[in-house]
Amino acid sequence: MRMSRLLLKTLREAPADADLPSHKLLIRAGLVSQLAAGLYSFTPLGWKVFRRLEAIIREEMDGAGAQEVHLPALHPIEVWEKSGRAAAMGETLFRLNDRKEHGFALGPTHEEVISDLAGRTIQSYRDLPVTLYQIQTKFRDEPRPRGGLIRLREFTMKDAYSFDTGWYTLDASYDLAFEAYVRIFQRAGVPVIPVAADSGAIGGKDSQEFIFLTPNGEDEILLCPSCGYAANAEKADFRRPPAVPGEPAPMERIATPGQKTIDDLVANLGVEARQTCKAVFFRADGKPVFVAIRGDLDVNEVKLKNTLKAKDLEAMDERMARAAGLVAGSASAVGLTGMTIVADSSAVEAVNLVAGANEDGFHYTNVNHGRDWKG
RNA sequence: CGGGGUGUAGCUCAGCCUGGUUAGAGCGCGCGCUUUGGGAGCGCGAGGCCCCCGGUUCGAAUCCGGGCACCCCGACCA
Repeated sequence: MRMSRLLLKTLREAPADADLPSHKLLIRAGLVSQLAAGLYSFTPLGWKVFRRLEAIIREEMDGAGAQEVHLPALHPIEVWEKSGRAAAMGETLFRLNDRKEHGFALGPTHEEVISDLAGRTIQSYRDLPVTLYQIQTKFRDEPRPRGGLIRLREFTMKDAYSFDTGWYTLDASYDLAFEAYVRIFQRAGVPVIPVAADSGAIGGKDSQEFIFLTPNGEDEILLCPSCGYAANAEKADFRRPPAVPGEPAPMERIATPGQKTIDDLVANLGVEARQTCKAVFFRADGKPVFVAIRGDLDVNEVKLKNTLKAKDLEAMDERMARAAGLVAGSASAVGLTGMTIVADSSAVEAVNLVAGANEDGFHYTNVNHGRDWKG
């Protein structure tokens, strides 16, 4: 192709809509063009780049013994209802009806469909193991598309699915895939760090993510330079900073007018944040949950969700909190009934914490887990 | 869904507060000339439902109300 014939329009200035460096460059280089939120067209040059990336992925997947398939993007809604993920996906699932008013969905991922295919074609253990993959368009009605190509409503995903005879062979398939991914990123020139991750809605034993470090990312990871431990913050277990040591003292009720946050308590009572007990309220599958954690730490919602084995977890709204008798700003597990109480190990191990008295303007000092509250 | 911001030429923006003749600039685009050993210069030109609907007014890009779209933060992100 002659450059003179190439349809390519570069821009000196990035559109005001572009914020991230990657987004600005993609647009200015003329590789992509936005149609609507989360929907992008690829120009001839952009598409060339896209296809070269696909080629790398195909070569490495094929090299690892995986077989490519092509699956429908349009799914009868039944397969999603049968798996229970129609409800789980909620509004993220793009739904539509055909002319006979039959329900369909645009596939956000393809576990349901590949399971159908595998169930029909794999008839004996002699057919195993087999790894299938696809590079196809997926659709998700994202709550907030953003960052250029970072989070889209229509996007291309490479998805691979292995079918094995047991845990041992599954691990072998997993390792093959892992190595293929490492090579793909190497060849693409993208420096990534594999980290342990939460397996999310798919479930399962192990999960890893390949993280590309950037100031504009969506996740946080923890790395240990000496032992090599690497994990997504959603997954990572870590040692809490030490608590202030001491012997349990008698609990006392004190007036703390207008003091509603950990910072307020620190400023007015002369204690450290790690000597307070933070109260956070959630709604897990519709039921109220109270979480107690040391004041200098924050609740990790993914871990909480996994601990509760909850399908759905969200912050409790004010109305529900009031109805449950919680006093925002002065809440604690002391004397609290009527809901699940979850205690982070930090709050269990710490001694003589400052916690809410469940009455506006009052707190308790010297609160101790086990003696004064449970959870 | 909550908070914030923006919507005027293909792109970046000015004009709007203090309503009033043909709505502007730079870049890009077209044509012509010139130049041609360095992302060129000069001239001419095309291009705008001023996001949409309604209201106020003799008169609205400009004021008021409603809506839509897009971006950012959060929620969420299977």
